[in-house]
Amino acid sequence: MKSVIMLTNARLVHQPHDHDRCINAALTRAKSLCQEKSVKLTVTRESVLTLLWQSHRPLGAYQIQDQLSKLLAKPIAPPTVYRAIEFLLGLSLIHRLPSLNAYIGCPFPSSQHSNLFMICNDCGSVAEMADTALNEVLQAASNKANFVLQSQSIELFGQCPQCGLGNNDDEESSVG
Amino acid sequence: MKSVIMLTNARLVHQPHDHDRCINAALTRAKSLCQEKSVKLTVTRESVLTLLWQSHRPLGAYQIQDQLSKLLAKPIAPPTVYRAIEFLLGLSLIHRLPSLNAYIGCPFPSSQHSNLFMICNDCGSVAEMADTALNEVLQAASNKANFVLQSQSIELFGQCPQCGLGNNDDEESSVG
DNA sequence: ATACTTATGTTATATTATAACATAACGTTC
DNA sequence: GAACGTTATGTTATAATATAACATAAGTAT
Repeated sequence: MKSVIMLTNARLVHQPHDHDRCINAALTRAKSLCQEKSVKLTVTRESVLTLLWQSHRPLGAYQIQDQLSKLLAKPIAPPTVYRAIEFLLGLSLIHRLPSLNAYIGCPFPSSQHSNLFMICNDCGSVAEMADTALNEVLQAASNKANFVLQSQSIELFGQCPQCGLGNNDDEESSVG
Repeated sequence: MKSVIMLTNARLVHQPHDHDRCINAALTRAKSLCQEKSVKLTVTRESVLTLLWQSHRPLGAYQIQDQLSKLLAKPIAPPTVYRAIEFLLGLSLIHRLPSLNAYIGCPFPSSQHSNLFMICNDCGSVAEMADTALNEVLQAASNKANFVLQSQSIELFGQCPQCGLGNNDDEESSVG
């Protein structure tokens, strides 16, 4: 029996918490990573990262555009947004959720991990989880098919614990 | 130890085979499913399904539009394509690959299964696999997070066996 | 035939993403 | 500190994906 390591922000995402700590921690990580890699976390890039950490819900590129324009108090065009996204994706500071065409801050960018996301169909919150057992199963499946696994996208859809409480019908459960 | 059932078309996809049999089998399944459900597999819908089975590579909506226009010898507008896609998705006769914005025929629509796709970064071929071990791991991960799992999208990217042969650099390996 | 339902045609437009080129900001070298 | 190279951003236009809204046609039942 191999040891199973499961790394997740699920509990944090799915219940009320001091969210400023999430944002600050993310920014601190980003700054040190950029220093380490000798790349620049410019105002634009840092702003986008901050926006993506304002909640545990993903944002689309044009939502980012709106909010960034307000934050920087000047009009921002799509390419600027996509460039910042590209930069942050490259450092694994954020992730893209393909089925939502949306982006979200990554809670543990420094760890090599498979990206499993649990997306709440009710409130839209997204938790991330890294699970060695999952990796092993995916590797085994790939091996069986003689497929050389290089990367992956794993999205789970359902109901988060907060929205499941007492079977309530509240579609607006606030998270993050 | 639970029994592991793995259902896949990986071998078929990744090597030369009599592809007409794939297409015919898919059409036969589709027809009987539609009869069973008392819905109509119209010419448009059947044509889209056939196109999606012409190869084991996914097609985008506008690729379908092009090919459908030629096949039916009349101009086809996007809504027609998307309606057919919606219909076929509803019956699980095809799948959407979110990271590619593309669609592909499903090799085993009658079985309840999780959709794991192995997408070749070199030749673009896509194999599907249903794996009970994977389902169990995903269910366990969801349980741990108190997440009620409802559906999922699992995409693996890498190199298919055909493209891996002898480390060749052939990006155009023909499949299907 | 009539009304009812389902499918498709048609036009317009929303949403997501990128190409191409211009300008600005920054750092290095002489 | 001026000239240069590099990186980041601004700007304009457009590509690619998807849907809304309404009109017409085709099939079905009474």
